[in-house]
Amino acid sequence: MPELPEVETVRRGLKPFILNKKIIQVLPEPGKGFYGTTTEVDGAKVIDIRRKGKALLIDLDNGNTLMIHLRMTGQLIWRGKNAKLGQVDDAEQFAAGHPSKNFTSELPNKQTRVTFVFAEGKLFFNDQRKFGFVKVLPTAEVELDKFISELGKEPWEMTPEELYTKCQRHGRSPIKAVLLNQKLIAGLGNIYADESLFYASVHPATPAGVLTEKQVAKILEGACTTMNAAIDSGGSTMATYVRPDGTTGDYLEKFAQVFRREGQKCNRCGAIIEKTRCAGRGTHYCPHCQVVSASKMAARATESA
DNA sequence: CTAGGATCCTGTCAGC
DNA sequence: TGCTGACAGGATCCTA
Repeated sequence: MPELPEVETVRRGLKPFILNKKIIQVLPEPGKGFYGTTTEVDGAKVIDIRRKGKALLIDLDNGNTLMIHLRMTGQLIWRGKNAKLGQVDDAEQFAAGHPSKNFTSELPNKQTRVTFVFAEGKLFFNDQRKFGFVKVLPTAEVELDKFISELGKEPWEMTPEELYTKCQRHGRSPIKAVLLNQKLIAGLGNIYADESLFYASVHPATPAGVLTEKQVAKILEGACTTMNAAIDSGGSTMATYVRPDGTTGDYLEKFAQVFRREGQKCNRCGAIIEKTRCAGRGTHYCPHCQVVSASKMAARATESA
C-alpha cells in the first residue's frame, strides 16, 4: 500500500509521538531488513522526520538518519506505554502503512522487523514480506543514497511541460509505467497511478508518446488531486482501518474511483470498471471513460475521411 | 539509452 | 480439508 500519501500520513502521525524523544534501544530481528548497527541508533534523540517520495527519513541528534522504506507491506505502529490493546486511542496509539490486523494486534509478532524502544512507548516496524527496510545513514549522506539521488520530482513540484518531456522520452512505454517510475515522478504507486489516469480520462496502456500536453497536464493534476485527497483523509491508518462499529475495512472505500472496483459501476458514466494487466501490475480502468488515445485518433481520422 | 520480464518474500484467496 | 497456482498498494536487476 504505502505510496506517498501513506508515508506522509506516517510522517505526520508519528511526529507528536517521537519528535524530540530519545530512542533508548533499537531491537532489530537479524536478517530482516535492518541495515546498520544498533550503536548508531541507541541513545539518540529524534530531531526531525522528513519524507522524500515514498522514503521516510528520521533524523537523529548523533548525525545519523534512519531511512525507512515500507515497500509493499510495511507498517509503522506506535504503541504508547499506556495503550490498551484493541482500543482506538489517538493519544496512545498510531498505526499506518499497509492496512492489516497488525494495527490492532499484540506486538511484536512474527512480522515485526525492528522495534524502537522509547521511554514513552514503542515503535514497531512490521512487514509481511521482507521488501521493506530500515537503513542507518549519516545524515549528510542521505542525498547520496542511490534511491534518493535518482528520485524524480513530486507531482506538485513538477510542471506539466516537464512531465510531457519525460513522456516523449519514454514514448513507447505505457503511460502507467511512466507514472510508476520513481525516477521520472516520485510518489505514485499502483493505486494513485490508476486513479490519476481515471481522473484524466486516459487509458493506462496509452503509449506515453502519443499523449497531448493537455492530457499530460490533466494526469499531473490528477496525481496532485488524488494524493492530496488521500493525505487529507488520513491514508491508511488505524482510524480508517477500524470502522466505528469495530469491524475492519479499507480506506480505499472512501475515495477510490477505479482501484479494486472491477465489476462495479463507474461513478462518472455508469459503465463497468475493468481490471487488466499493464506494466506488469494489476490495472483498473473504466472502458468507457478511458479510451486509448491512439485508437481515439484513428477513429477521428476514419470519421473525417 | 530504453523496454520488458524475472525476482525478492510471505500470505491469502480462488479453484479444484 | 488440503493442495496448487496466481497474484499482491514496490523497486531492482538482468537481458535484449
